[in-house]
Amino acid sequence: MDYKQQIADILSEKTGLDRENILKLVEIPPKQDMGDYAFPCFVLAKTLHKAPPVIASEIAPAIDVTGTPFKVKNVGPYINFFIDRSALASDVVGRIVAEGDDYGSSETGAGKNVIVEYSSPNIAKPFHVGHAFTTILGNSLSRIYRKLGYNVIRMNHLGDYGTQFGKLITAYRLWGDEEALNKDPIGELLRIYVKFHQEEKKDPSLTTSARENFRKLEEGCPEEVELWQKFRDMSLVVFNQLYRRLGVEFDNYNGESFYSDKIPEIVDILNEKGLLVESEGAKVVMLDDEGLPPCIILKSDNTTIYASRDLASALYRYRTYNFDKNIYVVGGTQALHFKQVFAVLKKAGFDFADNCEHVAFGLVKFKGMTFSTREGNIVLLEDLLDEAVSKTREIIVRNAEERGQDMSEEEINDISEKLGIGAVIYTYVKSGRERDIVFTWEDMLDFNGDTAPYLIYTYARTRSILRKASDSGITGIENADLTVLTGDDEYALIRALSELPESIVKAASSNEPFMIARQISEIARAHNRFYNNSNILNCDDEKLKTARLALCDAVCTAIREGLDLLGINVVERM
RNA sequence: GAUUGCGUAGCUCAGCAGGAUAGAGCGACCGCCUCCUAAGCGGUAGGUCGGAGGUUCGAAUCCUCUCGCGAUCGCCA
Repeated sequence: MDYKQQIADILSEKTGLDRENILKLVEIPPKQDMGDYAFPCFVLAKTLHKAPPVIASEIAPAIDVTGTPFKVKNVGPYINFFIDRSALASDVVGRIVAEGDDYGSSETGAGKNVIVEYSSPNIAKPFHVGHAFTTILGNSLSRIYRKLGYNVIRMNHLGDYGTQFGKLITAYRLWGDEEALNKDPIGELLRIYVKFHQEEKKDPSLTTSARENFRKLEEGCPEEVELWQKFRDMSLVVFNQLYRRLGVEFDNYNGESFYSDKIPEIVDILNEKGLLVESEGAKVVMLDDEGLPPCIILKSDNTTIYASRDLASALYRYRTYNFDKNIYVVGGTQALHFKQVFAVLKKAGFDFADNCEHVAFGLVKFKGMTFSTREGNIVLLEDLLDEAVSKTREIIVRNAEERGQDMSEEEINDISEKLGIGAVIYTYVKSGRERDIVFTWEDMLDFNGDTAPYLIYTYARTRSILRKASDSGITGIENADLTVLTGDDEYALIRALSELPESIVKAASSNEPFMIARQISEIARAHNRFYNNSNILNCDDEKLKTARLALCDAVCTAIREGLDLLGINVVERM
């Protein structure tokens, strides 16, 4: 049973406050020696007409702790609860060893569908370090929701439509090189796209041509559609290589084009409800009463725009999946757009609008400059991954030499790849998602401190101990007497382990994977302290040794599981 | 200008349905490998939580104002 619940029961009886109220007030003290939970007595001061410290000093000694794992002590205005270390150790470590990778999972989402839209790159454009944010965040969120029992539908809403394709078709006909396209599709498409924007400044007829080509594409003209299909297919091959490398998967690649033929229905619905009005030549839905600017549904040339596509896709998704939650992992620069889309849905009477959520994230900047595809000043994600992997490789080779480890070339490559990519992923999920990431090579390639390599290192080193234990015939770890794990370092570590499930729940409710990152980071730090100050394999006391090995096993499970939720792989040695 | 987000240690960030002496990592300085992987561990230095008011027994956290930075604001996505 939950310790907090027990405390609420006890306090409810003593104070007369209801359990819900108490649960909200009970907090975790700032320091370990202050106990595990604390109840602040300020709220009782008014009703009891006594000073909080007096109240605490009266209630604390009156609490009967027989039959509970607690010790109670009043400190100033607080009633502090100390969980018996032996009980906590058996409970937490025992559970992790028994549950294994299921530790922290739950069934709260059983039978519920959650749609996570993420990555959604634009076809024909390079995948730069900015696109990595949505890809990594969405992947992590998908894993977190799945862990909590939800049925997750991962959607890659490809940017495979829009006037940009008009531009590309125009540009390709003027300057395209088929050979170059086959060799390096994205590179060639980027070249002509950048050229288009340069030339467009001098020659406005290009803009007209591009717009005309997009119109033809939308009307289904064969030549335009064929070119578009070619660009799309070639781009996807390239993207999929990157996804495979990142361990990112999707259930669905329905891009904007997929929803194109579903837009007329949305337009009709809006029309019927009298929401669609003409304004400056375009068809819009006014949102003044929401305090929002008008939402454009059809442009003055009668072509669609992204808002209309997002409306159509939301309706389609609701009909297809009857989602409990529909999450858009899209940059914060589009906050207004999503507010408008959700507001239009609501106005049209679609109550599922309330279950749609824009999960925003910050900008990725480089030396204070924003990346711009048009201007070509970007860092490709692939280049970042390669740099991280090769830097990692150097370190591994050097360490293996120093440690006298015998590693095959394949193993070195495998470890470098996992660590390097893990390091990159971790930098995206270690902070709150709405923070901008200021990109510097120095920071990105620093693998000390709070980084994935640190966490994986902690894991690998601990796995090494468990291997050695197994090799030397030590058994009974799963049945160890865990009550002996009462040292300060052990206790701090166990407490950190105990908080992992709650951090997963919080990560989901706030759509913030960093909460898990922080928790496993704290576990790793606590464990390294323990590792440094205590003997595990060299422990004289056999009983304690077995218990510590069980603790090591629990730590490995927690770190592996936590990293997995972030989309990062561990290695067994490094 | 309007809307919105942000401003916490030299740097990068936690903490913010108010609560105990504001925490990590990096960097700096000083230590720790005859011992389970030193990508590790310990210690020291470093903060008037952008500023000013207010609410409160109590404010980094809530309210108002203000300064600074970013994003967004109808036919790109």
